[in-house]
Amino acid sequence: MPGKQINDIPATNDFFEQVMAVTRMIPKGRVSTYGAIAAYLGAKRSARVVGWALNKAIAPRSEEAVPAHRVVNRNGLLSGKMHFATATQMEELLAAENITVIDDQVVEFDEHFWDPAEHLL
DNA sequence: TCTCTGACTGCGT
DNA sequence: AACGCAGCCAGAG
Repeated sequence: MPGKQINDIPATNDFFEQVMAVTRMIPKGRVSTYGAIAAYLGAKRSARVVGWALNKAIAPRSEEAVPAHRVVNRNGLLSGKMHFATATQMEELLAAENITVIDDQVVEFDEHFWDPAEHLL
Protein backbone atom coordinates (compact mmCIF):
# COMPACT_ATOMS: atom_id res chain seq x y z
CA MET A 1 0.00 0.00 0.00
CA PRO A 2 1.13 3.49 -0.63
CA GLY A 3 2.38 4.44 2.75
CA LYS A 4 2.23 8.03 1.96
CA GLN A 5 0.75 9.83 4.84
CA ILE A 6 1.84 13.24 5.61
CA ASN A 7 0.20 15.02 8.39
CA ASP A 8 2.27 18.03 8.95
CA ILE A 9 -0.84 20.08 8.78
CA PRO A 10 -1.25 21.64 12.19
CA ALA A 11 -4.58 21.25 13.85
CA THR A 12 -5.31 24.87 13.48
CA ASN A 13 -8.26 26.72 12.20
CA ASP A 14 -6.02 29.30 10.70
CA PHE A 15 -6.44 28.93 6.99
CA PHE A 16 -3.14 30.66 6.40
CA GLU A 17 -1.28 28.19 8.54
CA GLN A 18 -2.81 25.31 6.66
CA VAL A 19 -1.95 26.82 3.33
CA MET A 20 1.65 27.21 4.40
CA ALA A 21 1.73 23.66 5.72
CA VAL A 22 0.44 22.16 2.49
CA THR A 23 2.77 24.28 0.41
CA ARG A 24 5.76 23.07 2.39
CA MET A 25 4.80 19.52 1.42
CA ILE A 26 5.14 20.16 -2.28
CA PRO A 27 8.16 18.07 -3.27
CA LYS A 28 11.15 19.73 -4.79
CA GLY A 29 10.86 19.72 -8.52
CA ARG A 30 7.07 19.71 -8.43
CA VAL A 31 4.49 22.43 -8.63
CA SER A 32 0.93 22.81 -7.47
CA THR A 33 -1.85 25.32 -7.90
CA TYR A 34 -3.80 27.71 -5.73
CA GLY A 35 -7.00 25.90 -6.55
CA ALA A 36 -5.60 22.46 -5.72
CA ILE A 37 -4.42 23.64 -2.34
CA ALA A 38 -7.68 25.39 -1.62
CA ALA A 39 -9.65 22.32 -2.67
CA TYR A 40 -7.54 20.10 -0.47
CA LEU A 41 -8.30 22.34 2.46
CA GLY A 42 -11.99 22.06 1.71
CA ALA A 43 -12.43 25.49 0.25
CA LYS A 44 -12.00 25.01 -3.45
CA ARG A 45 -13.35 28.44 -4.18
CA SER A 46 -10.88 30.22 -2.00
CA ALA A 47 -7.94 30.02 -4.34
CA ARG A 48 -7.42 33.75 -4.06
CA VAL A 49 -7.00 33.53 -0.34
CA VAL A 50 -4.35 30.88 -0.90
CA GLY A 51 -2.43 33.36 -2.98
CA TRP A 52 -2.79 35.98 -0.30
CA ALA A 53 -1.61 33.53 2.32
CA LEU A 54 1.45 32.65 0.30
CA ASN A 55 2.23 36.30 -0.20
CA LYS A 56 2.35 36.66 3.53
CA ALA A 57 4.16 33.34 3.82
CA ILE A 58 7.20 34.39 1.86
CA ALA A 59 9.74 34.45 4.64
CA PRO A 60 13.53 34.57 4.61
CA ARG A 61 13.79 31.83 7.22
CA SER A 62 15.01 28.57 5.79
CA GLU A 63 13.28 26.26 8.24
CA GLU A 64 9.92 27.87 8.09
CA ALA A 65 10.30 29.02 4.55
CA VAL A 66 7.44 28.20 2.29
CA PRO A 67 8.30 27.20 -1.28
CA ALA A 68 5.76 29.60 -2.66
CA HIS A 69 7.52 29.48 -6.01
CA ARG A 70 6.12 25.97 -6.46
CA VAL A 71 2.60 27.30 -6.53
CA VAL A 72 1.30 28.65 -9.80
CA ASN A 73 -2.13 29.21 -11.25
CA ARG A 74 -4.13 26.53 -12.98
CA ASN A 75 -2.50 27.24 -16.33
CA GLY A 76 0.99 26.80 -14.99
CA LEU A 77 1.54 30.52 -15.23
CA LEU A 78 3.76 32.25 -12.68
CA SER A 79 1.04 34.65 -11.71
CA GLY A 80 2.72 35.50 -8.44
CA LYS A 81 6.24 36.15 -9.61
CA MET A 82 5.87 39.87 -9.12
CA HIS A 83 5.61 39.34 -5.39
CA PHE A 84 9.07 37.93 -5.08
CA ALA A 85 12.15 39.94 -4.30
CA THR A 86 13.03 40.30 -7.95
CA ALA A 87 11.11 39.84 -11.17
CA THR A 88 13.10 36.73 -11.98
CA GLN A 89 13.47 35.08 -8.59
CA MET A 90 10.48 32.77 -8.89
CA GLU A 91 11.63 31.54 -12.26
CA GLU A 92 15.16 31.09 -11.00
CA LEU A 93 14.04 29.09 -8.01
CA LEU A 94 12.05 26.80 -10.27
CA ALA A 95 14.92 26.47 -12.70
CA ALA A 96 17.11 25.40 -9.80
CA GLU A 97 14.71 22.49 -9.35
CA ASN A 98 14.86 21.43 -12.96
CA ILE A 99 11.60 23.07 -13.81
CA THR A 100 11.80 24.95 -17.06
CA VAL A 101 9.94 28.20 -17.31
CA ILE A 102 9.36 29.90 -20.61
CA ASP A 103 7.48 33.16 -20.90
CA ASP A 104 6.37 32.97 -17.27
CA GLN A 105 4.89 29.57 -17.85
CA VAL A 106 5.94 26.17 -16.55
CA VAL A 107 6.91 23.88 -19.40
CA GLU A 108 5.15 20.52 -19.30
CA PHE A 109 3.14 21.74 -16.38
CA ASP A 110 0.94 18.64 -16.27
CA GLU A 111 3.94 16.42 -15.70
CA HIS A 112 5.23 18.54 -12.86
CA PHE A 113 1.86 19.14 -11.27
CA TRP A 114 1.54 17.76 -7.77
CA ASP A 115 -1.95 17.48 -6.36
CA PRO A 116 -2.05 17.41 -2.54
CA ALA A 117 -5.30 15.50 -2.66
CA GLU A 118 -3.52 12.62 -4.41
CA HIS A 119 -0.63 12.40 -2.02
CA LEU A 120 -2.02 13.54 1.28
CA LEU A 121 -4.74 11.86 3.20
C1' DT B 1 -18.73 49.02 9.99
C1' DC B 2 -18.67 49.29 4.93
C1' DT B 3 -16.31 48.92 0.56
C1' DC B 4 -12.82 47.66 -2.41
C1' DT B 5 -9.13 44.78 -3.97
C1' DG B 6 -6.52 40.66 -4.90
C1' DA B 7 -0.49 35.39 -6.26
C1' DC B 8 -7.86 32.40 -8.61
C1' DT B 9 -11.55 29.64 -10.78
C1' DG B 10 -15.54 28.10 -13.01
C1' DC B 11 -19.55 29.14 -15.52
C1' DG B 12 -22.35 31.86 -18.66
C1' DT B 13 -22.69 34.83 -22.90
C1' DA C 1 -12.82 30.63 -28.60
C1' DA C 2 -12.60 35.07 -26.15
C1' DC C 3 -14.54 38.00 -22.67
C1' DG C 4 -17.13 39.05 -18.59
C1' DC C 5 -19.01 38.19 -14.12
C1' DA C 6 -19.79 36.28 -9.63
C1' DG C 7 -18.11 33.72 -5.48
C1' DC C 8 -14.83 32.91 -2.12
C1' DC C 9 -12.21 35.17 2.40
C1' DA C 10 -8.90 38.21 4.58
C1' DG C 11 -6.69 42.77 5.01
C1' DA C 12 -6.35 47.75 4.19
C1' DG C 13 -8.41 52.43 4.07
